[in-house]
Amino acid sequence: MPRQVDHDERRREIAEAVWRIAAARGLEAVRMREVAAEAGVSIGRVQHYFESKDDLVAFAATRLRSRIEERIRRHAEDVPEPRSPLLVLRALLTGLLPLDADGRETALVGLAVFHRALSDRELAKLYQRGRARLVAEVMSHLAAAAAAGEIPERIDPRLETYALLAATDGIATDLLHAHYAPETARALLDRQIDGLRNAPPPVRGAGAPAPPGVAPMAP
Amino acid sequence: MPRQVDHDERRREIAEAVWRIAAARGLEAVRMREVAAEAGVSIGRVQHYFESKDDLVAFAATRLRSRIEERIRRHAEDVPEPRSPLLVLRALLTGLLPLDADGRETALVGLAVFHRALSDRELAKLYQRGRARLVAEVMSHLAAAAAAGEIPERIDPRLETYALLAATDGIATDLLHAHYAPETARALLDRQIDGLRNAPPPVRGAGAPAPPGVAPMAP
DNA sequence: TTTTATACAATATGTTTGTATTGAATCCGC
DNA sequence: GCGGATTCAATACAAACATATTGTATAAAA
Repeated sequence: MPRQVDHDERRREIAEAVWRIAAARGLEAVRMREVAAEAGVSIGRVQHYFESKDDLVAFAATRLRSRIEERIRRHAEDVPEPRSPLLVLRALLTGLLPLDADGRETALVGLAVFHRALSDRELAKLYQRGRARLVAEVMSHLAAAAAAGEIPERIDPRLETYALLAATDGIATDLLHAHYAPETARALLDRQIDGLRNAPPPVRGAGAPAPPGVAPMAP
Repeated sequence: MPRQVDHDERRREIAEAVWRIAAARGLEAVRMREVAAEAGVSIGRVQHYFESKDDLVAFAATRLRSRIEERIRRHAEDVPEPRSPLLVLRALLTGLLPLDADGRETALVGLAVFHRALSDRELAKLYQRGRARLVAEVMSHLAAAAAAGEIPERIDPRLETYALLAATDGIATDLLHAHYAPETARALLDRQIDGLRNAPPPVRGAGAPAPPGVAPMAP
């Protein structure tokens, strides 16, 4: 057997460098040379652990979901007792906002991946899957909140989930550009969640499932 | 005098090609050669009308604002009488959504420009200016709606503006990825606007002006 | 000890890129 | 019809890039 090296660990180290570059200057700025330099290794090493640049970027992108879900979990756990479904939901959504350095990096890489997914079918599939899980989780919290009487029972869970996620996404976007302060972001999120108490009943046809996909960018 | 050629018109033609490529495959896919091919002209011509690629991309990006504002104007004019401030506001926000081919192209280029602005100071300034105008316009409609009694008078106009724009942005983003149907998007927007009727009073400190910019990506 | 697969580093290769250069065609005032 | 500026096509070129190739060190296995 060869020299004892933790293969996965090495790959993760290099992927970290990709993250740092992607967060700082976008996925397009990811160069093999720079990744090597950022990771403090030779370009030969990077090549050894990744067949191609695409392979490297794909691996780094794959880690996005686990990173996001870890952030969500961490935030949810920090909710003090008694934990109402709505409070947990708020923590979850807050976890998606770039309010700290790690969150900012995650959001920046997320944006880059999202953007690239518009013209990369493989990445798009990955992205859709992550999004579906997020939608499902938010919806379940919403249902729990409705059951607990925190919000009206006769809401449209899917529509409200979309509304919450859209708002969170928009706020995150604004934070990346520093359009306003973190406190404003929190206030906006609270305002949105508060709006659930006056949520209207389901609208026929509005909460319909995803349509037969409009082709995003050209292939 | 030289050959009679409408200089600006030529530049605009070439910029159109940039738009088409950027919408289809992102700003990063914009190559001098491809722009020339897409516009059906020689590389030499592209070079003649634009000093550099940066110059070309910057010019194309500059047209974003006018294009967005034109869309907004068009949508606002289509509102049937009697035009209440809230109806006009809804039309304005709807105009920002990628609900038709032109809107989709605008949104895609907008996203590309926005993304690049995160690491391009010049572009960032341009983007900020456009955003400021948008915020001002939405806020004025909100004030008008409050004055007309369509929504509570004691709302926080700036915060509500941010909420509306964030929601619109998030919905637009979801539409680009075809996460749901256009009707759902409209329902979401209506839901958001409806929420204004139950808007809370201003929160101390929340609607504060933009902070001393957190540095976006590294320079 | 010899073998063999791994783990790299160093360098070569060929493509893609923006841009510089060169020169020809066009049109206007004269 | 001549001169000179404008327009723009063709091509050349250097830099940047991903990747292929080659060589060497290491350490477990035989």
